[in-house]
Amino acid sequence: MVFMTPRRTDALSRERIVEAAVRILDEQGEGGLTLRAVTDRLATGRGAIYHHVANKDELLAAAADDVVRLGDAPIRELALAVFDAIDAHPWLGAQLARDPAQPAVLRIWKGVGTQLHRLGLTGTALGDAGAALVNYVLGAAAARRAPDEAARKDYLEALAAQWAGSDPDPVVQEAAALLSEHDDRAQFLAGVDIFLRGISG
Amino acid sequence: MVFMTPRRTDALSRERIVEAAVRILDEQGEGGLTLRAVTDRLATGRGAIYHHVANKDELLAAAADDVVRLGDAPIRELALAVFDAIDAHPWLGAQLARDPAQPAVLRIWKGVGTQLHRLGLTGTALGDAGAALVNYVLGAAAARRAPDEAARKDYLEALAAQWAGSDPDPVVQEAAALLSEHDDRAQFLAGVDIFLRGISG
DNA sequence: CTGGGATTGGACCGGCGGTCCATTGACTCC
DNA sequence: GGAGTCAATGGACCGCCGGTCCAATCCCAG
Repeated sequence: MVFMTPRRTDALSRERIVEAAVRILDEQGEGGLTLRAVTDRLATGRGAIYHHVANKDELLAAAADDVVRLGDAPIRELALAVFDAIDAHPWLGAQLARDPAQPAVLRIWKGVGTQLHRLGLTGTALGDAGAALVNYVLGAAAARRAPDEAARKDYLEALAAQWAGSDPDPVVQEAAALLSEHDDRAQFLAGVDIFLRGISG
Repeated sequence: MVFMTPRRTDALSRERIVEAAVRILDEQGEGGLTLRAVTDRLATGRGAIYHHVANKDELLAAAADDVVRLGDAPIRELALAVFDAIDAHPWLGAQLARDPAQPAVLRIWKGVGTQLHRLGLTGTALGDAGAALVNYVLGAAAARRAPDEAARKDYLEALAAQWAGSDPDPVVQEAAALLSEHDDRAQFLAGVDIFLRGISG
């Protein structure tokens, strides 16, 4: 090479790379995150990235970890915090479901376990209840990944139609109709309450 | 081309393509399923595939649908059927979590809704309870995607260590220790029972 | 027998994640 | 202050992927 670009003054760092990744994910969704997009945004080459991040999977995990912020609020608030994080970053649901061993999921586990322990659970009961709640939250997270509002509505309508078509019972019909107009957040919280009743009963 | 291979006697069909995809997934996991692998196994070219299947996503959804078989057993057995299907086809968990609108998930929804309705639930209560259970089952499904036994053990040990390290309380320590030695299937069923208690209570 | 529509399959394309390595600039040591 | 060292840089390159295209071929209706 005849002429090399002089070393940048704004040094690359894992932090800046993760920050750029989060911005790209927020703006363009999961599909928009390519290492080329990241390096373009940081105005650098691809090789440089790999001195700070092992690979794309690790970058995704780091982005999710960067975005999941949990205090030590009680269990319902904890669950809602996860829900709201996914609401703010739609790509997060898919990412949390992708790998159960990533740091962000580990932090959710720890928070849930701690809160359940404060509720008096121990031993196997604590393990079972923790797994149930974490799995519920992550399942709900994954389900919320609807790309856009129209697609989500299509999905719910298809579901309602199939369900309704299978049983002429007016009660089933009513339930199917309700599907299209429910509030995700309220329904999520209702699920948490079902769970809480289940462990206290 | 001077000489074209004569038309195959064993005609290509969507069924045969899906069957090949399931076999490849079972043998080599998610990463092993490429359209090239499918066409190689079927001894055909790639273009032919697209006369029967729209794209890879649809093929994956069809494979999942092919493998999820649910009778109309009561709710606990229904949940266990999903669990066992994932046990038999480890790639299934990830696939079910990938797209909430795919046929396989629709069928799970329908089964859960039907059974809950038989338990006497209607209206919003039915919707909330159904969503809670389906989300739990799919969350548990996604979490079971551990590639091999060793990796899964590493994960559980890391989780136990983090959790234990955060609180010297002997009860927490005990719960952390339990993590490494629990039975997935029993724990899954315990989670179902928690939700069922919460629903009926 | 023949024409035309459906099927086949291989060449091709753009883009991806990841690797490699010559070049560079910033520190260290004297 | 000068020289040597070494991590950081970034662009060329690789193999592979999903998907498209279309000439060649077969099957069937008339």
